[in-house]
Amino acid sequence: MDNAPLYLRIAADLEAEIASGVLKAEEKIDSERALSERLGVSRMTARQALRHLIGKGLVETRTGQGTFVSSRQIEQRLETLSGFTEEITRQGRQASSIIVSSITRRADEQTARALSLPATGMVHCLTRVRFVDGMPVALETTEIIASRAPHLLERADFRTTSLYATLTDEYGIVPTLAEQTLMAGLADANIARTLHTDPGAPVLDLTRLTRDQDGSPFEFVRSTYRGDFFVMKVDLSLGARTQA
Amino acid sequence: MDNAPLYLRIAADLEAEIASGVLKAEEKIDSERALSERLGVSRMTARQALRHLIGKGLVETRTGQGTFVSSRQIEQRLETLSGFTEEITRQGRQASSIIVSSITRRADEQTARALSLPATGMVHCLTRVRFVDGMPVALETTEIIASRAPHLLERADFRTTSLYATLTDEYGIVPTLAEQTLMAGLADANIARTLHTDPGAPVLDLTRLTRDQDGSPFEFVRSTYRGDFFVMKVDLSLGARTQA
DNA sequence: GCTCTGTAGTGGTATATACCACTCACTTTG
DNA sequence: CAAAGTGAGTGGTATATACCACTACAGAGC
Repeated sequence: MDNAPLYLRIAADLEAEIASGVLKAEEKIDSERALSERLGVSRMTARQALRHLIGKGLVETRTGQGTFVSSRQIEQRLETLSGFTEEITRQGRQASSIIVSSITRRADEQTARALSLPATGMVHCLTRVRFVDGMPVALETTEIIASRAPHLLERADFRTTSLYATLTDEYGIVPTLAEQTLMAGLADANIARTLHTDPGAPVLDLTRLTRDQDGSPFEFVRSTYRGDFFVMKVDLSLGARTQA
Repeated sequence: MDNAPLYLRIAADLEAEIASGVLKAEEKIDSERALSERLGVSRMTARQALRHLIGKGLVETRTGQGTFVSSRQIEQRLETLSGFTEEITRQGRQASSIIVSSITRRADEQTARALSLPATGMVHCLTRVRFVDGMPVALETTEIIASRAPHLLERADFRTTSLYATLTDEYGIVPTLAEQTLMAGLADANIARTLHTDPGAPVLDLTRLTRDQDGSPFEFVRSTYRGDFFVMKVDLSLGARTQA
């Protein structure tokens, strides 16, 4: 966070004040002009920090009045971010995996874009087949920004060791937020062979971008799950608006 | 739109070009500098128009390369209980639907079990084909406990009227919580014909059990989405339960 | 008391300018 | 021929300035 853009550092400071309770819900924040003067930055920079917090749903603006801490942070209920192993064992099943490949290499285009890496960026690339009760159910490729976790792949045996636990303990990277997308797909020959199913069988293609405690993305995951085995469950809450 | 802010008018023009197909998916848009010069506005104004389109998910930027039209996949956010129409229009697309059938009948076994109904329980059954930009993308069957909303189906034209709005206004039923499951599947002959795709094409099968403000389930929805158009997005955080 | 009306302060919009890191195609160099 | 370097173009950030519409509030006028 030291060399992050100025507006993000300002936003982070304000976010910390909100989280710590210094700034309370519905309370008025310094105006854009007051902020810029107090911090010695231009008004546009202060404004950009506030826009960032609006995007996070932490504050809201009222023209002619000011900027206020948003009141309904509690309504931002998100789904859990837990690892494959934790989720499976919680259901009383046996989780295991085998490592298909484990290398450090240049990020491909999709990965670099997702992780906001330059085209020359290096990633640790870990491809595993996931098993539940001895049955192969998913092929998963995890890519982690190499510079964030030097020599990660030599640190532990990730057939048995939790990737997230290692990241947290050894590198201080705490998985905090993630954006996950799911789409329907069909098994190709490679997937069919790996997951012991037939080409053309339904699969769930899943991608996940994981962020650390500072909001910086560090991991990009692509998984393919057997469609006849996995069901994704989500709890929804009413977001104040509706239509059907 | 005549006296709207300049950047919104520019954004609307670009949006129209994307919608009409003049600008195609993955195609490169004028750079910020080129846009500003062509339109005779400052670069920051052109940039603000583009940021607005990014917010709608219509374009994406790649530093050092340019700004590109997003692939035309439709993103449905999974974790907010917002309606199909709202989610689509938020992305600057045209949502519509046609009614396949609209009857009140005995609940089938799966529905009765989901809604905790006796075997003789009656449900209002509304089957619709959902369209986005004139293209069929989903087949959806909504079943609502008949005794909770007498004569619901005669109350309004649900091609144009929001189902949830009617439930709230006329019957005091407020959709509050829902449990949603998602699985990969294949289009059968009927689905393929309805959604203008091929049998065996990937689809997303979705079911939802919706509860009112008292926690009582009142609605059971079964939907099938075209897998090549729809992507489901979920935001995850550390600290709850759920999934897989 | 009441309404009206400035006026100061707020966020919203718009311009102009500048520098940075990055990408990519091209040229130079060995 | 391959590797290294150059430069134009791109989005990202930051500053400074200006005017607008809107809100709240104090004070004038009735």
